[in-house]
Amino acid sequence: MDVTAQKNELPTLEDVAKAARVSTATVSRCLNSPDRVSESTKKRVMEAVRDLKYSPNFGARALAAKKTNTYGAVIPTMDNAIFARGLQAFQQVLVDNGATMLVASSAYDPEIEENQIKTLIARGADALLLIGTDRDPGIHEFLRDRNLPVVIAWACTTEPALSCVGFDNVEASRQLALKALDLGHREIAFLSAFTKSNDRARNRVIGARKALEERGLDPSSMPVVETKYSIRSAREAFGALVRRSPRPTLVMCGNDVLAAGAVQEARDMGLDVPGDISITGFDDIELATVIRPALTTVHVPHRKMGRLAAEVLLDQVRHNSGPRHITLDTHIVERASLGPAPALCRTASLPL
Amino acid sequence: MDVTAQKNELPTLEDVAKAARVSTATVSRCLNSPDRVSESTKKRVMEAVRDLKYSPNFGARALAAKKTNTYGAVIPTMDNAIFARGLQAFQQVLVDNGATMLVASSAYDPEIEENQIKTLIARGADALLLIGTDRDPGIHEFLRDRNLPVVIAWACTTEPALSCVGFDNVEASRQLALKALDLGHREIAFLSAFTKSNDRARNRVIGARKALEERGLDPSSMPVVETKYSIRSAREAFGALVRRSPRPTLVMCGNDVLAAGAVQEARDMGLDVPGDISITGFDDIELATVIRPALTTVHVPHRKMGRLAAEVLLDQVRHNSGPRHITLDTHIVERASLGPAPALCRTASLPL
DNA sequence: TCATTTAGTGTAAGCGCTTACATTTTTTAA
DNA sequence: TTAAAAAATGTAAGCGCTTACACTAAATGA
Repeated sequence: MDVTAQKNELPTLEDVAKAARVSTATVSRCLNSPDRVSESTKKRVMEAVRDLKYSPNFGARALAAKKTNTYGAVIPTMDNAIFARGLQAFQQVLVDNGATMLVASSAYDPEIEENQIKTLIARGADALLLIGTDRDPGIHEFLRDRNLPVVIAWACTTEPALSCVGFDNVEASRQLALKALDLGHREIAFLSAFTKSNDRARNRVIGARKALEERGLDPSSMPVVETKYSIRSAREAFGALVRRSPRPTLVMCGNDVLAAGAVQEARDMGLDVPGDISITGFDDIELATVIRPALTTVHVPHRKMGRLAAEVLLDQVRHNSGPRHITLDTHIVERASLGPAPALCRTASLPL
Repeated sequence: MDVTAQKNELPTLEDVAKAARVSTATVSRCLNSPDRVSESTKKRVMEAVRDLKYSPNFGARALAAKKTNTYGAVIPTMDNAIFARGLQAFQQVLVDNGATMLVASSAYDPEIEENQIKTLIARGADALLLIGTDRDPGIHEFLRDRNLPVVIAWACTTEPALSCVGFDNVEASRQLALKALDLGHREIAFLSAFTKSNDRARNRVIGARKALEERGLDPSSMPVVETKYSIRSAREAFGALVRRSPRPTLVMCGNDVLAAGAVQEARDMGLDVPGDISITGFDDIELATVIRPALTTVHVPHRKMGRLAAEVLLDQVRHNSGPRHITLDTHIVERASLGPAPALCRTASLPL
C-alpha cells in the first residue's frame, strides 16, 4: 500500500462542464458573470460545482484573466498594534469585495522593503499599499513602469502617480506642541523613532520644531533622541533625556509605544507624570488608554485610513480610476499625561 | 494623448529567450535550477533578464508547476498582539525560504474561518496554518481530501493527519492555579474569553478547575465569566466578578488583555493589586510588562511556535514528510499581580 | 578507433482557465 | 408570418510557464 501523500487530482472546469453537460465557457460564465447565463443552466452548473467540490485553480485563473485579485501591503512591522488596526480594516474591505490581501513587513529597512515590494509583484499583486513616502525614487519609478496602482498610507504625497490616504504628521505634531506651549512648557524634548527613511517620524519632530519657532523659541534647542521602536529602548532614551540640564518639563514622543516606555521610566525614577514631567504620545493605540497616567496623544484614524486605502485601490484596479489624494483629520486626545508645566522646574532650570 | 492607464506589456520568458538567443526551456532552467545550465549561457541569460527587467508571471508559474509557494494562515484576529509575534516569526521563516505568507483573520467566528480557509485554498495556498482545534470536523476532512498540509498552532492535537506546534493549555493553566493555591488563595474566579469554538480559552478554564480539584476544592464552585476580547469588556466582567460574595481573592484571566482590563478596573475600584486581590494573565505579551502592577502570567513561546510551524509546513510541502506533533513548554512568569491571599479578605467573606 | 556516457540545449505538449468570436435559440417587432 | 435583434451557449485560441523527451556535442573508456 502506498503511504506517501499524493495530491489526488482536483476537479477542473472541464469536469464540471461535462457533469453539467455544458461547455467550459458556460461554467466559467456561471462563476464570473452569472447574469449572462440562464437560470436553468446556472442551477445545473452550480449543482455540479457543489457535487464535485470544485474550486477554481488560482494560477490558471490569474494567467487567463491577467489579474489575481490580490492586493499587497508592505508595512514596517507586524510586531505591534500600530498598523494592525489599519491593516485589519484594509483587509476587511478587500474581502468584502472578493479580493485577498498579501502582507509583508519590512522591519523598517528600506532594502527589505524593496525586496518585499518585488516579491509581492512577482506574486501577482494587482495593487500595493505602502506606508509613508521615504524610499528610493527608483522604486516609485519601477512601480510606475508596471503601471501598478499604489496607495501611500499614514502620510500624504503630492506625487501625481501615487494615491495616498494619510494625514499631516507635521501639522498634527505641531498642534500638540502648541497645546503644550500654551500650558507653559518651555523645555521640551523629543523622543523619536529613528527618522532615517521614516518620514512619519521625521515630520513629527519637524512639527514640534515649527510650533516652537512660532512661539519665538529656538527650534534647534529642542533636544531630540532617536531610538528603537520598543518600550525598553524608550526607557533608556527617556532616562538620558531627563538627565539633561535644563531638565525638560515635557517629553514629546513620536509614538505611543515610546511614550509608554517613557511613562514607565519616569515613574520608576520617582517622577510624577504629569506633576513633575509631562509626556505625550502619538497614534492613540489601545496602549495609550491602558497605562497610568493614560496618554495625551494624537488620535490617528487607523481604521478609516485602512478602509479608504482599500477603496481607493479597488477603484483604481476595477474602474481604472486615477490616483486620489486623501488627507484625513487627526485630533488631540487629552488624557492625563500632559499637564501644566511645573513652575519650580522652570525656575530651577533658569539659573543654568 | 491617451491619459488612461494601460498596462504596458511586461516581458515574458520568451522575450528573454530571444534576447539571450536560447530556448525558453533554458531560461526557465536558469531561473529554477541554475546548475543544469552552463556558466556561459547562464551569464547571457541573466544579463537579458536584467536588461528586460524580467520578472516571472506568478499565475503561469503556478499553473505549470502546480504549486504557488504560498502558505496561508488563518488567525482569529489581527487586532492585538497575541498572534502578531508568532505570525511574524512564521513569515520570516517562509521568506527566508523563498515562500510567501497569506494571512486572513476570522474574528473568532467559525463560519468566517471556514470561508477564509476556502479562500486561501482557492488562492492556491500550498499549506495552511490554523489556530486551535475547534472547528467543524468537515473542514478537516475537506483539507484531508485535498491533501493539504495543515499545522495547528497554539494548541495540540493528536489527529494524525494534522501537524501541530502548540502547548498544553490545560497544563499551563493548572500550574498557574496550583501556584495560586499554594499562596493561600481559595476563592478563585475565572475571567475567560468566550469558550465557544475556542479550545484554548476552554482548556485554560479546565486547567484551573483541575488544580482546584486536586487540592480538594469543588471545581464547579469556581465562578467563570466569559467576555469579549477587549479591555473594556474585561473591566465590566471583572466588576461583576468582584461584586460576588464571597469576593474572590484571585481572578485568573484567560489572557493578558483581559487581565489588563481587570487590573485597571480593580485599581479604579480602589482595590490594591495584589494586596486586596490578585490577578493573573496568560500569554505574556508586552502589555503584561507595561501595566502596573506587571502581570504574573504564563509565558507562551510565540516566536518559537511561529518559526516551528513554518518549518514543519515547509518540510511537509518540500520533502513530503509526514505530519509532526510538537508540544512546547510554557512557564510561569512571576511579576507583581499575584500575591498571597489576603487573610482579611477571606475572613471578611466568611460572615456572608 | 568507435561505442557509450554525460552535459547542455531545444522542442513542444500541456497546466486550467478566460474570452473573442461564431453559432444557435428565443424574443421582439413589423 | 417573417426578419431582425437579443439572449444563451459553444468553439477554440491563447495566457506564460515547466518539464518530459529528443537531440547534439563533448568527454570517456575499451
